[in-house]
Amino acid sequence: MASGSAARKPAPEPLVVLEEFLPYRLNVLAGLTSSALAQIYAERFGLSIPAWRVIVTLGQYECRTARDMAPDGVMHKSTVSRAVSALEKRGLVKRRPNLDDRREEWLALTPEGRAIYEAVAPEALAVGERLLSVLTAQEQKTLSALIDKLTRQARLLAPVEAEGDEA
Amino acid sequence: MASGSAARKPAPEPLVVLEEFLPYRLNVLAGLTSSALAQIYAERFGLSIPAWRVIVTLGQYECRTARDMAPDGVMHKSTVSRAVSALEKRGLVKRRPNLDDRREEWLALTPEGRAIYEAVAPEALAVGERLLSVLTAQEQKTLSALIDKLTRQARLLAPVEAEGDEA
DNA sequence: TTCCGTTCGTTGCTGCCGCAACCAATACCA
DNA sequence: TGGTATTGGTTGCGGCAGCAACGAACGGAA
Repeated sequence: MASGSAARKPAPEPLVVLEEFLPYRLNVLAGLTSSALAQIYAERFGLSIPAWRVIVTLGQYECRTARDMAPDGVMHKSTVSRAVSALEKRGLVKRRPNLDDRREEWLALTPEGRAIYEAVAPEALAVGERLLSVLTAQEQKTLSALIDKLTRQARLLAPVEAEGDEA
Repeated sequence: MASGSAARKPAPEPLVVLEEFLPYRLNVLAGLTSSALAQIYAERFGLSIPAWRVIVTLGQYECRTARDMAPDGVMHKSTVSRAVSALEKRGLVKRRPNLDDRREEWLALTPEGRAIYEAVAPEALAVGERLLSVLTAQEQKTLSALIDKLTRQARLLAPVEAEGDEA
């Protein structure tokens, strides 16, 4: 790699060094892990990331759609809607009207859906484990706490669509 | 928020709890910070994230395009290419042929480009600071080290386009 | 020199996401 | 009761990213 050492003039005054900028680094890391996982979801099971999230959520609970799929506003309504209808079309998810509130519908995994869930989940977990394997148990705890703190803070900084304000 | 407590049946056996799954949490965090930043880039300066990255990189150095913009394979070639031509069209970046290797071109910020750089950079940094403000100095160091470890590991797990293999 | 393999960069195509507008059903309030 | 605001969910539209195929230029070997 003895190439192009002349490429980088230090430049007047680097205000921002991208490689040290936290949001950038978070994006890079998240992107790498996402694509590692997406490869499994997509190539082997034909699932998009939103679809994967829907399946996992329905694997934990048997809740209803949208709001429940994206409790905090991650994933847009439309994203969830499309993921669900794709899954329904493939017969992995079944809709059932909620008679108490006919605006919403109950969603559940079909047997086929659950089969896929049980096939994908361990692999996804394995990737997560392999990722975390470079950290000690203590470091993992620390990381978890730091992520939580940052996420809380980020949620304050991001507008999150400003739901339900009037002023 | 006393709504829908009946929504969540515990379900047979939750193999994966999404809210505890590291890749998911990283994605959420990265997404939140990205959109906080993107708002600044986009609304106030009409920059996409790739465009911002190009500008920042050219603000540090005065290097050439593609490979230099995405040293590690973050950002696809095509993404960089389009970002650059958009910036050129707006007169924020100038191309200059490299006579030593006419496949590539030297890129540099125009005065207008640098002006935008100097306007955006502090705001972006401020967002980064506000994010990190919930962490102590020690925690910031720890976080940085953890991110590095994980990123290294993630790069091993991700295919990264498998450049230059033959078998 | 000529030929082949490789690298830098661009562009057409496709799919996905977010926005916003919209429909349907419910909640709130006089 | 009726009217308005709110919420759950769908869909059309525009933009952007990734893939892959291509063109242009370089490097090495005969």
